[in-house]
Amino acid sequence: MARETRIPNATIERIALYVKPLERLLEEGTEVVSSRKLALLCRVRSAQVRKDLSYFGEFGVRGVGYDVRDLLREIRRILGTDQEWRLAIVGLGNMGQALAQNPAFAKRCHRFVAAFDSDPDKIGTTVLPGLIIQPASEIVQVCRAEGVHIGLIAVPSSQAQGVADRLFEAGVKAILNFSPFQVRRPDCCHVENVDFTVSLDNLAYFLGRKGKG
Amino acid sequence: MARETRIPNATIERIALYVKPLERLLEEGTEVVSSRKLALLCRVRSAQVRKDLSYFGEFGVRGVGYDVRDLLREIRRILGTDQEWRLAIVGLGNMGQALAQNPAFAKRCHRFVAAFDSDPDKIGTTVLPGLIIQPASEIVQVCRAEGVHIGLIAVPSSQAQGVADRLFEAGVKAILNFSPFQVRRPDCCHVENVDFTVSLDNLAYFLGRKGKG
DNA sequence: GCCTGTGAATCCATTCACAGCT
DNA sequence: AGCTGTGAATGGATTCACAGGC
Repeated sequence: MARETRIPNATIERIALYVKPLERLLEEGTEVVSSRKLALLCRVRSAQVRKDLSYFGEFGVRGVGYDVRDLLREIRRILGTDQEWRLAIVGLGNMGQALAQNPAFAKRCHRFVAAFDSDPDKIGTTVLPGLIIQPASEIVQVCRAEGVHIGLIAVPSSQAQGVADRLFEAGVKAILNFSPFQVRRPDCCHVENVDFTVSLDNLAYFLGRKGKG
Repeated sequence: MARETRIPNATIERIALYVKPLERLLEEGTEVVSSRKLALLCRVRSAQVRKDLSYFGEFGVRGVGYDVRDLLREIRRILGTDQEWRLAIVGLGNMGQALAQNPAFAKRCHRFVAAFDSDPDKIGTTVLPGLIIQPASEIVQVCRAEGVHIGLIAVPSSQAQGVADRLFEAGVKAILNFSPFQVRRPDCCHVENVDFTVSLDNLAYFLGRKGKG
């Protein structure tokens, strides 16, 4: 398929969703899955699954379906979750601590190589085996030295932009921002925001409309 | 403006984003804001801000801009974040505990009226003043009695569908799902998924493409 | 001059529907 | 018969560009 075509953003998001059901199928010993079945598991349409995958190649067999193991491997390769990306986390309050310990990072090949906080009581303490909290003032120096790829921001929104700027300065090109603040970024960098209050507000909106016009 | 027009989903999400910058402006004592300035703060385009707001009415003054206080009130009314919605949370591990204590709910008028877990050690303990953990087996009965509007799911993905089904059975119409599992739902209900690993995978994808074709 | 509100134009994403393979 | 891969059609969302008002 024309590898030149621009790939819809929504396609990448969905492809990331396909992973977990596929892992499940693999565990259950299912070897082949149709777009129809995968779509069912992911709550999307089967044509969507086929179109999404077709952007990256022809992974299926006509008349048969997709090999679960192969498809998983392909998707991981496409997403780049099969290679080691180096992470730094800034802010180790409740949220930051919980994040660092989340198994999602290890399940991919991602690895925390630095942790920062500005609270003197926290500096020097251990978050994970081998991961010691360093002063936020050293973000630029340490991240540059460690070759950090992805920065996680888990600080109050008032500090988010400052932290982001220092990460960019250190050459970090990707940021996962858990603070509810829209950070400015250089064109070459990518920021993903994670803010559950937006979803919450959507629910409230939905409830408010129900039964009305 | 034609209140009949279907409102884009993306518009609701953005309108929820406008709130925080507006609150900030209000605190700073700014009384009027232009679509250009608000767009800048929210990292969107000014035409987008105007179009989004125009779906709900004419809130601005030509040649001047929008009154910050009025606009905030209007947006809160649109989203329904100015009324009390009753919440129940299921699953009080790290994530659930942190969630229940998150100030975002109180800042809106939302109120936790029930909490559930299946761990006997947790049942009977207090999450928030007046909020005591009850056994998960009582979800249907308690949620019905309490008139719960929104259910928060913070259990392992293997239990997510079961919990969701019991919430729906109790008449809960909206679910905020923090487990990485796509739950099935009745047509009349709404589910919002919060899964940061999708954002994380997007970043990995972006990093993998950089510098390539 | 500056700013909103909005139809029209454009851009992007999803879905259809079927040719092609097993 | 069953399923993929995909061009064409449809449906949605964003952006343009300007009329209308301060």
